[in-house]
Amino acid sequence: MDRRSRILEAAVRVFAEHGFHRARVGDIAEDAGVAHGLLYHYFASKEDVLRTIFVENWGRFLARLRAVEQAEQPAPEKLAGIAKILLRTWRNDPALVTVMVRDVARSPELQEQVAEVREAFAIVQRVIEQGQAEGDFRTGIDARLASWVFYGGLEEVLTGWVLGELPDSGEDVTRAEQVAIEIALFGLAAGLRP
Amino acid sequence: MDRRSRILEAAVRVFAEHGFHRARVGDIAEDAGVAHGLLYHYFASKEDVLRTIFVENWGRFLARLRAVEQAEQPAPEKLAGIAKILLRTWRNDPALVTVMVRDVARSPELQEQVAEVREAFAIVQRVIEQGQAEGDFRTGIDARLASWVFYGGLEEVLTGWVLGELPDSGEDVTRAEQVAIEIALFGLAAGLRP
DNA sequence: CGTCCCGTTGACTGACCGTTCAATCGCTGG
DNA sequence: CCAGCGATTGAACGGTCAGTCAACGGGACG
Repeated sequence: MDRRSRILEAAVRVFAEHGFHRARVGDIAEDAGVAHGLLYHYFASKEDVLRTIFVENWGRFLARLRAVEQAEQPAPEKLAGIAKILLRTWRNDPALVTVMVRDVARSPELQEQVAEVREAFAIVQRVIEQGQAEGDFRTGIDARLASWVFYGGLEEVLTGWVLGELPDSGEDVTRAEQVAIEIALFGLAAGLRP
Repeated sequence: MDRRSRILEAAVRVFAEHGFHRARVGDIAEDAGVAHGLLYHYFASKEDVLRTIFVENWGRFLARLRAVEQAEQPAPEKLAGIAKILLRTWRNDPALVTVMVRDVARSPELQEQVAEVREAFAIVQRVIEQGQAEGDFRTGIDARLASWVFYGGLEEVLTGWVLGELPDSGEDVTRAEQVAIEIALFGLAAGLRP
């Protein structure tokens, strides 16, 4: 494991614990076991470290979303797949999710990266449009808005876990997947009658 | 209009423009047209200003939610009412919403205030439980989780407006209300059949 | 063995900005 | 007109850290 990666991983831990603004460059270096000057050999600034964390991980996330989008399956399954990818990230890497949700998602300093976030919404939107075209979802619902509502529901559950406000055992995660998926699929479904 | 309120309003504008961390106390004072020392006559610190903005406005918001909860109407209407309260805030006071969504919602510094946020979720949860008890919503969906998903969907739409990523004319707001409400109500509704 | 050179170190600096406080202002009530 | 007092001012302070840089280490290569 090279130093650069070690610094990034340390930064995720430190940002998760203190938040980006409270975190000191020295803390990151200490956690990584290097002198803090070295950080500036690999990154332009503290903010650049945060940006890198975002870009590299969001890239991986996008790749997984694209894979789901391109699979040959009906839209409802795709949406369920997306929900699972998002929510299961919590168990895999809580610190990373904490940083993404708390420090990246809405930080004014990273608004240049909006384009990359937009791509995720675009994928969800296309999946919803596919569902509408194939008759699984009812038309007349603005797919763009729906994609935001869908994503927001998932992100808020992640936030609940980050803040320690929602239980997050393995079963809890499964239940959360079910609830989010069920609301979204019933919420969008075509051909429902009372 | 007294100085204290003027300072608070200025703070909302300045925080909305730069974000809490980038905003300087001097900027707030200048915007309010007072010396920056005066801020410390009314508030203990810059952070205390943010906390005050949150507490006073969230209190008003909670009062409106409680009013909806206590009205005598079926749960679906109540949920729709809550969605409208939240989303219409954007047109009323975009700067305030910006601060709430961007700087307050997930800031590590305001986590003492979690209790007040929790109350809002509790209200939504009780409304959903009421709907389940009265047969409007299907049982078997965890009402607590559902309240987070519901709230998250709405907050994300607000975020879209804050970031300038979603159109926000009057019609757009109305459409957003419809989409969010429709997804939630179909998503939770009882007695649906394909 | 010498000499590059990349990676690494950590003492140091310098600016920023939240906060303090002594001085002044101006209203109010006697 | 004066005394008292809360409101207001803004110059000065000081603590904190992000970022710099001169020096060092050791591997690679001739």
